[in-house]
Amino acid sequence: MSEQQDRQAEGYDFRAIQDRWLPVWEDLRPFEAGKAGDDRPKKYVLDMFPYPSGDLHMGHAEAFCFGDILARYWRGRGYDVLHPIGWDSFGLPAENAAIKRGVDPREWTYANIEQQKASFRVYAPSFDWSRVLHTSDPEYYKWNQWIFLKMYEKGLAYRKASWVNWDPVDQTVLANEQVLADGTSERSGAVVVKKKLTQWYFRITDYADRLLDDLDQLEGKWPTKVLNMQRNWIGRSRGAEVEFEIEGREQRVPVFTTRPDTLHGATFMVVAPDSDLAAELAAGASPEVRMQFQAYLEQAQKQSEIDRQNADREKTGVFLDHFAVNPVNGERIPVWAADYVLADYGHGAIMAVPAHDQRDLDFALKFELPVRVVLDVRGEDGESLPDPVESGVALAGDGTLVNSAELDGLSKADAIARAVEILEERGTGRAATTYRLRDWLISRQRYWGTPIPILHAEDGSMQPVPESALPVVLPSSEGLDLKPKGTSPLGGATEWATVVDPETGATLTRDPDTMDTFVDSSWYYFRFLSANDGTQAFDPAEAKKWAPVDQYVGGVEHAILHLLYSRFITKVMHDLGYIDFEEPFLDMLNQGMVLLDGAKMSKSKGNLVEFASELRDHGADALRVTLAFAGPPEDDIDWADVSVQGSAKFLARAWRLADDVQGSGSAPGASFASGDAALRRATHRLLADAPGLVEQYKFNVVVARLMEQVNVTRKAVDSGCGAADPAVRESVEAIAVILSLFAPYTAEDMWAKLGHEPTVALVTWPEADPALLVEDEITLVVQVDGKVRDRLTLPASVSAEDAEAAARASAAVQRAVGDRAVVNVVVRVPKIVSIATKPAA
RNA sequence: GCCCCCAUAGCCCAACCGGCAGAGGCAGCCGACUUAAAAUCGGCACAGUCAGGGUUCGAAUCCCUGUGGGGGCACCA
Repeated sequence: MSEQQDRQAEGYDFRAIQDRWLPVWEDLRPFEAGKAGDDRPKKYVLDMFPYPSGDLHMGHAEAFCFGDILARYWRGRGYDVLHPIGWDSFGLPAENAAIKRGVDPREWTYANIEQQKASFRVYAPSFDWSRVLHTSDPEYYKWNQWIFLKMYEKGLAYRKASWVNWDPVDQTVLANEQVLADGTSERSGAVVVKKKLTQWYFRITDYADRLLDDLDQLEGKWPTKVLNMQRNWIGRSRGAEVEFEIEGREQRVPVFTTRPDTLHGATFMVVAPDSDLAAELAAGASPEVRMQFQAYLEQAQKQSEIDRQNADREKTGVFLDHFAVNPVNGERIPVWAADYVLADYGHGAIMAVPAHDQRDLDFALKFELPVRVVLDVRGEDGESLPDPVESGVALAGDGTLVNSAELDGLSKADAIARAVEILEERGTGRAATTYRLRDWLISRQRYWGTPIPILHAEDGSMQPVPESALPVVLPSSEGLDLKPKGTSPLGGATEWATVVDPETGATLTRDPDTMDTFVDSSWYYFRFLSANDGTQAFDPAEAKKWAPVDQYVGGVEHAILHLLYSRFITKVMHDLGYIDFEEPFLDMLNQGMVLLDGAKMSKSKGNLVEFASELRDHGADALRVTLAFAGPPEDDIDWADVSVQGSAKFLARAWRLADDVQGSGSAPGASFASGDAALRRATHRLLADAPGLVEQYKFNVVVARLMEQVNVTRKAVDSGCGAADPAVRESVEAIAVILSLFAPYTAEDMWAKLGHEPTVALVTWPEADPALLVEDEITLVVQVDGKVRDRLTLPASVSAEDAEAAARASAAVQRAVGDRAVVNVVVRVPKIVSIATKPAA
């Protein structure tokens, strides 16, 4: 057998390496956190838990790769790291699969979980498998119900009748957050319609200010994009509430405006057609107006959300035959109903200032209502802008108040402040804030979710299920009609739904709805702390030890939904006294998507890269290195741009170095001090730079640095100091330790070849030696008028004076300066000397 | 309409507080090994940083304007 073949036979074989180490790790269980007596500092690294719809896909591979890099990194830095895994296993896909294929949602769900667990086993993220949870287990959702009861006690869970988003395909209501900007359901893609229903809500709007203001604490720690999205979503808007009298009506009508400065320009009022006020005013109008209003209301409700949101749409409305009185000037203004005013924002009514609001102007021009300019707005040329009636453009800018009595002459900002004062003095208004955010609608008319722990009596009264009776266990799906029909399948489980009150003997009925699955995921990071505790949702002492989550990793698709709900529930837990912090996730990494040929992968488009086949063909390590190396983790990865073969080649190169060291007779534990100085410097630069790079999520750069280190070490082995040199061992050990973040199998095998015991995952990183980071010589660049003219090799300790003298002495520099006069010399040792000149006098 | 992010070799991407545009990879080319190929190894070449203006001794980096791309919010008063 030739040496060549011999080598090949012993070559890098990822399958053999995986098979070698998997059983060893499963035996060692190295990633169980919080063992007794472990007093290392703590880190809680969490990946957003997966939904079990089939096997893992490339998106999972990416997200869990990044989370695992960070978990393994902090272990290497000497931390006790909690890195748990669980499944977000309630939800519609299970139910839809059940309907389509006639299987039990429970069976379908748990079979998928088993498949994902098996894939994770090979992919080998460093999970603590002793804390696994599934939100569809009664042991978990019991605590959803407990949270619901706590919130019910505090008045944070309530029921109301309202116009809700209705998904006609899934036949259930949706939260606002689940309706996309185009008016379709994020789940089914159906066009969402409005329905008036009585539903359960969580009062998240009570927390709007805190949810918004606390985002400031996350600045620089969360992606700006996510902070921005949350701010937009909460949509705080400050202004004033102004009360208008309506002739013939006892109570005054409040409206919200951000522009109380323009009160004198309010020439009509508009109410939302689907508001109670509109119905009341129409009822008191002439039969003719009543009929017009009825027709208008019906037509408005038929509009789809998409049509409604089209801003170019022509304004419509009907006069309600009533007049309001402007509180600042006593003027009578007509009251209209128009669908450009929304019933559920502010008070469902506005004061219309057509001169200074484009929507009001459009309406006024269409229905020939008066327009009064109250703010003199100037253009760039200093001239007053043309009259809105002429131009059709409302004057939205800043200016000086006119036609506004006591406000005349004030600027916009001053007038806003003064107007609020005046309103407050007269008792007809006050400063006010409104939000875009609405309360969180949590009931769903579907089966596969957490039953709402409420009992209904025949007289319509409600009582909570006592805590001692939890969990309210979801009944078997057998015999239930799961098909979407607009009412909850649980209503059909008569035996389950009927309860006899032990005290009164009265017959009670269980609430047939289940909770939005975002309730499940809004607190799961607490449950991991006490996953096996049957007596409480989580142990506050464990929370004190581990929480909040130090590092969260997940997709930006949850930027609003899951993250907002989680922040809300965390604040509620804080207010209930269970925890002493208010933000659940201190740092967050949002990974990009894995694309193929520029498009999102999907089976229907036929551009699918299968996780399972990639894992089989290339192994976990090559896959993980490819994902980490593809670019910044936040960016999308196009699978067409990357090379898994290239990653495998790199891993084989790294592995062969360990093989060479093993073959050289080098033994572990010896001093590195006598090793090759140049290689040692390279190794220590890597050790010095890698932590900062990982902490800045520059995983691609760390992999590049590892490649570089492998390259220089290869050179040292082949044409330098040779494999037996201590510096080579030092370098390869450093490579193995850092590589273990990205390629745990290969690194473990290298570690063993270097003569160490498993596992490299628990090895504390070697410290960089500062003495090896200083160079003796530096290259000083000399610029003349911004152009590089010479490079000088000088001692690293060179003084500014000596550097300048050397620069001036350079022949190349003197040539560049010529007979021009030197006007400025900037010296920045040890980097650069910059000489500025001007023509000789 | 309002707000946010991005733009560097053919491609994916580096470049610290403003200081030599290149770390790494893919693809390409040349060479070694091989009967040959693959694998492996060695080497080479490639842009002046989207455009225009400004600040500065010095700009990929800071500021302004524009173009292109991506994202969030939107008849929200």
